[in-house]
Amino acid sequence: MVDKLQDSYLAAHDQLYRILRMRIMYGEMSPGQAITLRGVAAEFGLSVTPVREALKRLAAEGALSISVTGRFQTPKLSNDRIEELASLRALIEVELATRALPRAHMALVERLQTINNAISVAVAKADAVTYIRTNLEFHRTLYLRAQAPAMLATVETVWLQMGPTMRALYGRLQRKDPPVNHRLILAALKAGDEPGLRVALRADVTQGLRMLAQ
Amino acid sequence: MVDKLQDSYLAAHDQLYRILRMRIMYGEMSPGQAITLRGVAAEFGLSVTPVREALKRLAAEGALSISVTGRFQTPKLSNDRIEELASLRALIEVELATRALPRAHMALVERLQTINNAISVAVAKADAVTYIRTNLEFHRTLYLRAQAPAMLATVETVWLQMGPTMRALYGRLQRKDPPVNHRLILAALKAGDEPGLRVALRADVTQGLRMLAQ
DNA sequence: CATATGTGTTTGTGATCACATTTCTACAGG
DNA sequence: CCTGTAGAAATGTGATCACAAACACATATG
Repeated sequence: MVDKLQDSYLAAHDQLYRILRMRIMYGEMSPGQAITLRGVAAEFGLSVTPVREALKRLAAEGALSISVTGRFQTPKLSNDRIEELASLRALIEVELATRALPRAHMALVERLQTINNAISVAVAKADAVTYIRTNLEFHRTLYLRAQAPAMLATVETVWLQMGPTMRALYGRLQRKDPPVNHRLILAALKAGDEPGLRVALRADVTQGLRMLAQ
Repeated sequence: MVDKLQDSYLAAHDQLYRILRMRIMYGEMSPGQAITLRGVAAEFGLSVTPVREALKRLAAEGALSISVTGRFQTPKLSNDRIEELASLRALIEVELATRALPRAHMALVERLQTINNAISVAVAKADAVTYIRTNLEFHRTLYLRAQAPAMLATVETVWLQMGPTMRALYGRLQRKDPPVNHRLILAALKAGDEPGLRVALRADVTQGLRMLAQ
């Protein structure tokens, strides 16, 4: 037990929430993994009170599921649920990208290209966690330009719910190529091509989920 | 202090969450209204522990906002935020209605008509809370047919965030007529007219928010 | 009249405890 | 080898307490 929390101005439960949220969203946990109050409390040197708050908050956002007896675990998503979440991503992210397009200047495109290179590196190294994290960073960087915090927050909770499943998925499909759709997105942004942007984004969000329905 | 909670199989914090959630979603609280742990605890005859859980859960869903010093209050939405949430409603609810359309048989349409009559009664009586509740019941009844629980849950959190503002809005616009768009929705459902359904639904969700931008 | 100042009260936070229930683990019987 | 069962361990829940920070309001000061 090491104190992994800084004694900053943030409350302990809040720091803990952020740490666990990243673990889940970026695929550092597998689906169905159990989490206990006293286990987390021991790991971070806390009592159960702030841990309970952090876990309940994550559960409220769908990042954790609670069994009928109150136990916490990362969600195991059904195929139907995955299809639904992918549709939600497509709906909201297409809208976010559309709103970002008029404000997407060259500096933004360059930053996206830099992130995209990092994604390629992660793919080459078969580093699932880094891949998921940088991929989401690509999307978030674009959507921040949309100036639509509520939409961004909503889509982030969708990412959160898919985190553990994304990890499991990545291991199954073993992708070798850097994301082709990201290049299409960048091209559409440069050209100011809204229809092209929407198509490319929808494809990027939906791909990878097909091999699941098998 | 009366014990408003049944000693059922549900945990106290869970019952409390549901009660407060309904209060907020159905416009029984005004925007900016303060809520305290000990206040709610006293009202329901509980200690602060389960109250904290319920309030934090509501805050995680956007039903309450937390000040920098940790105080709870119902959210006061900016015009930009309202526009965003209305767009989210339109995006997701159009999709839900589209998915429900193939499964919408006569029995469902009749139930929707019954609910619609209740809405008219609430409008005639100028009963804001009943109007909001039955109006959302109309939408929820339709969307349940879509068999898309994740999408429904997402749009319900949007409703939740708009609850207090809806109440304030209703008082400002003083509507006299029963919802015309609901009739268009019902007609499109009967005719199996998907484009018409999408247009009517988008109009229903977006109307009322226009008088806000003034 | 406006603006600090001070003080008592209120508020959220985290730790600790008791309790009921669930889950795990041997061990027995078939 | 499988199954059921008794005891032990682990788990979430809610109450209570101490504490520091924030707040409200009356009073003093310019």
